[in-house]
Amino acid sequence: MDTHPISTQTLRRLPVYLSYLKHIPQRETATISATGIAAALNLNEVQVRKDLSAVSSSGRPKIGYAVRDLIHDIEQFLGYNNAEDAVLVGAGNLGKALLSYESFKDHGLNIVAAFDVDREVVGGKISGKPVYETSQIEHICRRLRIRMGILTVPSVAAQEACDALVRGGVRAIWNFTPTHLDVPDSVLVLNENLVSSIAVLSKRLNERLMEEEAL
Amino acid sequence: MDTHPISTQTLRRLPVYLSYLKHIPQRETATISATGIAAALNLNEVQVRKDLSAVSSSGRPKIGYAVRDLIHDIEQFLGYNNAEDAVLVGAGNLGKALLSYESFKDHGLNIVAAFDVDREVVGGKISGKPVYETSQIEHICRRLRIRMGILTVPSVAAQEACDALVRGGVRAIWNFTPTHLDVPDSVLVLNENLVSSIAVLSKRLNERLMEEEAL
DNA sequence: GGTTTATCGATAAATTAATATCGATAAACC
DNA sequence: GGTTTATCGATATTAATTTATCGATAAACC
Repeated sequence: MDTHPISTQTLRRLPVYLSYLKHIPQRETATISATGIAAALNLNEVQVRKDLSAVSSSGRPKIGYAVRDLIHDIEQFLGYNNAEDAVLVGAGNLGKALLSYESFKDHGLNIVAAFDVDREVVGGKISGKPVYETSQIEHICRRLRIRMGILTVPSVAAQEACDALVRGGVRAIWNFTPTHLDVPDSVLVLNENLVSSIAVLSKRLNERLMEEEAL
Repeated sequence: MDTHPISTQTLRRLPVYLSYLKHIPQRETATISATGIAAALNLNEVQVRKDLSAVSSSGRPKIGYAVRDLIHDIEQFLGYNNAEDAVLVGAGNLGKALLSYESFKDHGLNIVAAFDVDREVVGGKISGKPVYETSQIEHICRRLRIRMGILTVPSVAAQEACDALVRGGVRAIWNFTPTHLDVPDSVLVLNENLVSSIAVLSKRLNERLMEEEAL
C-alpha cells in the first residue's frame, strides 16, 4: 500500500479479484491464497500476489489472506465507499444500458443525470435519472460540481459534447465513441473503443484458425 | 507487413488511425505523414510510423503516405472486406445497443443472430436480426458455423451461456460481463470489463485532484 | 545542380509489465 | 520439538511496449 501510483494493469485486475472474492462461500470466515486466486482466474500467481500487495498487507505465509479483509482492502483502495458522481451524454441504446446498470453505484460510479437531444426523452427520467437538454451540460455540471462525464453520443456529436463537459468543469471522460477527443492536458480521457476490440479479437481468432489449417 | 503476429497495442490503434484517415477531406488525393497523424491523435510519431509499417509499405520520405492507399492497406490488414459472423447472447439493453450498431459490419463484425430467455423478444427480430431461445445456441452456432460469440447476459448466466457457445463450436468470445469465464485453451476470450475501466478512470482522476490540492 | 528540409525506416535505449527465483515464516505433521 | 509444506514478500529476470536516435531518401528551394 505505497504512495507511488499503481499500475494501470493492476488497477484493471483489482475489480476482477473483488468479484471473485465476493463469490466465495463463507467469505466472512474463509481464507484464500494468491495461488488459489491465480488458479481460479487463470493468472500468474506472482502477479496476483504483487497486485494484492499494493492494496493489502494482511497476507500471511502458509495461510494466505482473510477473504473478508481482502475484500475490504480492495474496496477501500478503489474508493467504493464513496462513488464518483458522473453525468452521461447520449441516451441512446448504449446510454440507456449504462444508465440502467444499478451495480455501477457499488463500483465507484454514480450516474446522476443524462443529456440528450431527443425531445421524446428530455424532461423525463431513465432508470430514475433525469434527462436534460444538451444545452444544459455546462450549467448543470458546474452546479453539481461533476468531474466525470460519460460519452455515448454518435461520433459526429462527440467533440462538441466533450467540449461542453470540459467547459462545465469535467476532468475525466469515459469515451464510448470511436472518435479521438481533443481535450486540454488537465482532462483525462479513457477510450472504450469497441472497434479496437473487434480488431484484436477477430485478428487473433483468424491467426489461430490459420495456424490450425497449416498443420 | 511481416508474418510474426502483430502486437495487441498496435492492433488496437489501427482502427483509430483508420477512423482519422477517413475524416480527412479530399482523402482520395491527399497524403499524410506519420508526424501529422501523431500530432492529430496525440501519439508519438515513431509509434505511428512503426504501427503503419506493420500494415503498409507505401510510405515515402518527405511525402508520407497516400491517404487512399493507407486506408486500403489498414482495411485489408484488419479483414474489413470479409467480416466475421457472430452471435450475441443476452438481448437486454446492452445487447440491443450492440445489435443496433450498423457500423460493426464495416469494421469486421457481422452479428447474424441473438439469443435471449425473454419470451417477449424470442421469435422476433431486433435491428433486423432474429432472436432465438438460448436452448438453441449450440444447434444454431453449429449449423451456421459461427466462430465468434458476444456475451451480454447478466453475470449469473455468463458461464452457462459461454459453455453453450463453446459446445456450438465458437472459438472466440467477447465478454461484456464482469465475470471470469472458464474456457478450454482452444477458445479466446476478450473481456470488456466496464468495472475495470471505472477503476482506472476514477483512480487516476482522484490522483490528479489530490495532487492539485497538495500544491 | 547543390543545399536544405521533411519524412521514412531501422536500430537502440528506456520504460513498463509479466514471470521466475528464493529466503523467510508459520501452520501442520510426525 | 524438529521437519515438512504452503505461502508470502522481495528481488531478479525476461518480455512487451514506447520513445529516442540516426542515416537514407526525395521533394522543394536557391
